[in-house]
Amino acid sequence: MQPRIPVPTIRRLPGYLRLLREAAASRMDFISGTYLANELNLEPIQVRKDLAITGVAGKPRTGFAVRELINAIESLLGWSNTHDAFLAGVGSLGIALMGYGGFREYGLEIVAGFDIDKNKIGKTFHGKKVFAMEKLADLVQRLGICTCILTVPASAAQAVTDRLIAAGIIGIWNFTPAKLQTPDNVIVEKVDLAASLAVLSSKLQARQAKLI
Amino acid sequence: MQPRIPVPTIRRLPGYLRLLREAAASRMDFISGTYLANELNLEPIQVRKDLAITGVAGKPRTGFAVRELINAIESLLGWSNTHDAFLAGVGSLGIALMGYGGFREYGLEIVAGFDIDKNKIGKTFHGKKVFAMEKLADLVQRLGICTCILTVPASAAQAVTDRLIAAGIIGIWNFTPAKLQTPDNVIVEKVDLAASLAVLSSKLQARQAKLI
DNA sequence: TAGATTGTTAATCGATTAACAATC
DNA sequence: TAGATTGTTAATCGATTAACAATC
Repeated sequence: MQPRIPVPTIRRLPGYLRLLREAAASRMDFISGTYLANELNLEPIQVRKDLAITGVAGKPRTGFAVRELINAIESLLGWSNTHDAFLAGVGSLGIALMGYGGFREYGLEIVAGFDIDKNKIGKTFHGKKVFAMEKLADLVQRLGICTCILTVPASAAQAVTDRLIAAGIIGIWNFTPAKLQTPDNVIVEKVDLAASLAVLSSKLQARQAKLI
Repeated sequence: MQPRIPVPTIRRLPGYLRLLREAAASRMDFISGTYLANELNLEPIQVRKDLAITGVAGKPRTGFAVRELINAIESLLGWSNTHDAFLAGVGSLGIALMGYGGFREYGLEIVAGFDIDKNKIGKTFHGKKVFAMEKLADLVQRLGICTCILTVPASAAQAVTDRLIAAGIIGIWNFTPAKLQTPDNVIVEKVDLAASLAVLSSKLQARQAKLI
């Protein structure tokens, strides 16, 4: 069992991974923590601490083996091979996410959408088909899916979540403003746009106040 | 000058605000920190500490005056009246955000989009017109806009950011994976989807590993 | 009055940062 | 060898949590 990894460290790993992949693409074999820190505006010591949790040992004066570090981070995050995911709620945000190919770099591939709207069911967006919510449990089973992106209206979020869990989904990426009630064995990660906007606007607000 | 507010506190304020607005809508005059804590799965002491920074005093046994607390949080966040914002990069995510009316509750209203694609310029999405990037500086001036949502491809993010800043934008809500280089007086808040997905997938990964 | 809730002060916890030895 | 970089141990910092008095 690994010593548990701090969430702030987990959140910085994709940044390192992006630079490491760029380095690999330009055939660099080694990369230093100092370089990573510069690129990401972090302290070198923080980068070293973060990388230490991967278990990869660096070479003094040389840095870290790029390929080895990529593998270690990918396996830590579970990004070594792509995982298929469903998406519930094919509204404008849902369609946008279905069209965003970039998640593949993060080990995620949206394979189908689900909705209750008869006008959407059967249609295809960005090459991905939309099914009725009733089909969910069966398809989760058949395709062995365990992750679902939630982009339904806030008012429907809890009800749909209950259905996802009943169907066997254990990982939910929640794009709604709703605080979901779920059992302990289900993992929910919320993309909290309101929180993010609050940070931006409060800083702008503080700045304006200072100028007056 | 206020004692500076911890970012984690700022991030929780919108959650309180949502519940307070619901309470106001159902004509409740007072609300207790205990209730807020229950609804949001937080510790009561944390809610009290957070609310303390608003400067609003609660009444023992009664709680906090709903209307007073709403006003205090809104003014802290700069959400008292809606601020107009531009959006740069009218791709699928950009269009989705232009169609999302929910930002109005967070004091943000997208008033126009900008793009370099001739096929998009002049068009209207969700009632919002798309302009050529060349028009940006002039419109920022004329409409007194200071915030821009950034939804361009990662490869264009830095170049577009430079243009935004040159045009007078001082607040950037960055939806791209790029780490932006900006002067100190510009405020950037990043919606880091990769970081969020890393947290979800690493937890799922750890869970699978434990089961084996 | 009794008791729920607020608010303050102190303790704890965890992440970041500093200092410095080890290494190639 | 000299010096850049890693890695470990300790110090600092800031947020969360605990304890408890104050209040209505």
